[in-house]
Amino acid sequence: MSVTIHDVARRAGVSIATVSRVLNNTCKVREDKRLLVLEAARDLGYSPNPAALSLLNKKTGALGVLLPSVHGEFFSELLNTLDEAARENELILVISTSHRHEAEFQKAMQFLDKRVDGLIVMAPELDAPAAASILHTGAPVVFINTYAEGLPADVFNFDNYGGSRALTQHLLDQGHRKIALVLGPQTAGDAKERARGYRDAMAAAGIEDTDELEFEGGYDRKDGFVAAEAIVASTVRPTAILAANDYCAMGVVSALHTLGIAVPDEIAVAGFDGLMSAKYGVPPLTTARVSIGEIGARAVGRLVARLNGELPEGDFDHQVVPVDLVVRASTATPVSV
Amino acid sequence: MSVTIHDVARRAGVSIATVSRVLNNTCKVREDKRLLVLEAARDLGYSPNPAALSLLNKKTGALGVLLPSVHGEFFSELLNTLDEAARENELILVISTSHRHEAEFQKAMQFLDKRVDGLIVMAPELDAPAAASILHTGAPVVFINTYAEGLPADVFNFDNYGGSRALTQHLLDQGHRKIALVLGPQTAGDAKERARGYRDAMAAAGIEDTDELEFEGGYDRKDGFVAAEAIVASTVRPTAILAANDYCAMGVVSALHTLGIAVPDEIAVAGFDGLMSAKYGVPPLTTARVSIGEIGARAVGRLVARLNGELPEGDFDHQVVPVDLVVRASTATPVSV
DNA sequence: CTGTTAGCGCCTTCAT
DNA sequence: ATGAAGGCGCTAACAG
Repeated sequence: MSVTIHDVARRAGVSIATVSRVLNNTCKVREDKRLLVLEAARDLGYSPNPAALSLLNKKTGALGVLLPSVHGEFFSELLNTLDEAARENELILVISTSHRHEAEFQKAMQFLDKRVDGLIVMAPELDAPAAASILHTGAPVVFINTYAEGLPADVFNFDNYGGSRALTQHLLDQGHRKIALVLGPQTAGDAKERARGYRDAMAAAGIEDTDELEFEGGYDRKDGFVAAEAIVASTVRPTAILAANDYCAMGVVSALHTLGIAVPDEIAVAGFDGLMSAKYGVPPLTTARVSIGEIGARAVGRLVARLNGELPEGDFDHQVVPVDLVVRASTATPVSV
Repeated sequence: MSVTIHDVARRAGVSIATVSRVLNNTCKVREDKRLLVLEAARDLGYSPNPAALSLLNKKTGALGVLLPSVHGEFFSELLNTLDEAARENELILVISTSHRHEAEFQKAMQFLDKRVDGLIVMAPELDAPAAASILHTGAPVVFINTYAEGLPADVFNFDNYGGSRALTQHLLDQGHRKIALVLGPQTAGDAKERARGYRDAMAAAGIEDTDELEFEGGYDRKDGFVAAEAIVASTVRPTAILAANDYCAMGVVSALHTLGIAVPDEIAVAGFDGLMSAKYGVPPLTTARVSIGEIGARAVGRLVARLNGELPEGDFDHQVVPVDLVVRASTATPVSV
């Protein structure tokens, strides 16, 4: 059994109330007793029982993190950031992953709701109504990379539209006109935004109809691989491919390599996310870098502020975190016109 | 305020004890009252307060996971697995990352100890004495990929030695003799084991002295990049490079590509871990695949069994999880003798 | 079968 | 300044 406040009190020869007061600096205690208590606590290695505290304060000291399936570098970086930010605030991180559907999110949120003080939720696959329906929690929620505007929660999103538009524009500036797009999962808001950015950039360049240039894909390497095969087999002969994200782009590059098509000389390729994998790819990959660290830190900061009562109720924020265009060798060769 | 057992009792017109009995199926309750309670609980959306339960049972329903810095796919896959296994057992996962030194692990473990029922710790950088010193916890611990034999804890490791030896042997079989090794962080037990496997395989092939073939490196892409530059600049002209892990190998390949050296035609490259990144690399990377899923599932299973009292005290297990040699294009070309 | 009660460990009035 | 006592939400033993 663990050492309790009673043990400390007995050893110090005082009451538990005194121990509590000393350890929390809650009010004056005679110096000699104070020292006695401190010594006893140290000797016994006492630390208060979190469950008891939690029962009393209605605070768990924990932050919940709900994610879709966590594959790859993006998520490890996100968790790293969140963990760091949480630790700075003496909060622990409780994670729950692999949620794809509204029902799974619902269940996980209900389960976590009572065990955490606040929730960080990344649910790109959920639209605003679905997100609203999972929002029946006691704990405040911050959505990340989730299109949940108008909900009673803070929402921090990457500029998926702007990043995609910038990438497309970069490709156009290189002289490309036939730019194929590998779509992300169109159930996901971020993927839809990226597609929209691409289409708007193309339209602004006078290319209104991109139907033939758009190919089904996804966020995994395999998706990019398959899409690239389809693109090559199709009648369109694009000079550039904009992939749904970096992993997808890596699959595209892998397929092109297998097919003996040179990147970027025959086909330029660009990704999205700015992973380290993109930097060290062969060839290094042009991409739009999202600042995972920044969005994570903002989310935790916001949650902590709300928990501390520093934010007025009903004051919800909706921020767009900018992304950076990073040009590398995979799009380095301009098209000879 | 949250709905408590009293609310349910009042609404159902029974005592709180009856509610508890119904909800836990702990003993017989008259059918009509049972239904009343069930209905009231459902209407109110009641679920017991975890903190109260925890205070009573001395169980938190949580598993703690302590990791070194979590970068990349390896960790996201591990967390995925652990989360899945935890959820099957109705446990939540509490994670704490970025621990590099004994002191950091120590602190994190003390902090988590009271909040979780069991701990999964991956601390490759810690030797057995250091691991022993952090082991002053009330909760049972399972070490993963940590060289902590002889400690009062279960230890599940990958066969780092065997995998590395198999990779080296594969390279030797391809006709390579000058096989350079990029070392992992030699403070880490797994990296030391991999180096040992390499040396033993080389020695068995009659190459006793590998000093000149070994280069400082690390587990990140940058480490591989820098090491490859050093290797190329050195007087040894290896025909193959065995990297500390897949990320390191990707850095090596990236550097060789930058230097205009063809892989595998001029230099073959192999990694370790079996990440998806290796599969989709250009060229696809030969590697030794570790089964993260298996080690994660085993760890959780062992912890759960111990928490359920199914394991005799003091019965600690030390298992080595085998790794699979995966041969791909990066080592496909035999050396012409 | 069911209601009452005693804690689990802690903080916070309320007395002293 | 300090000790005693109540109660956070819940389960388990104890009465009825």
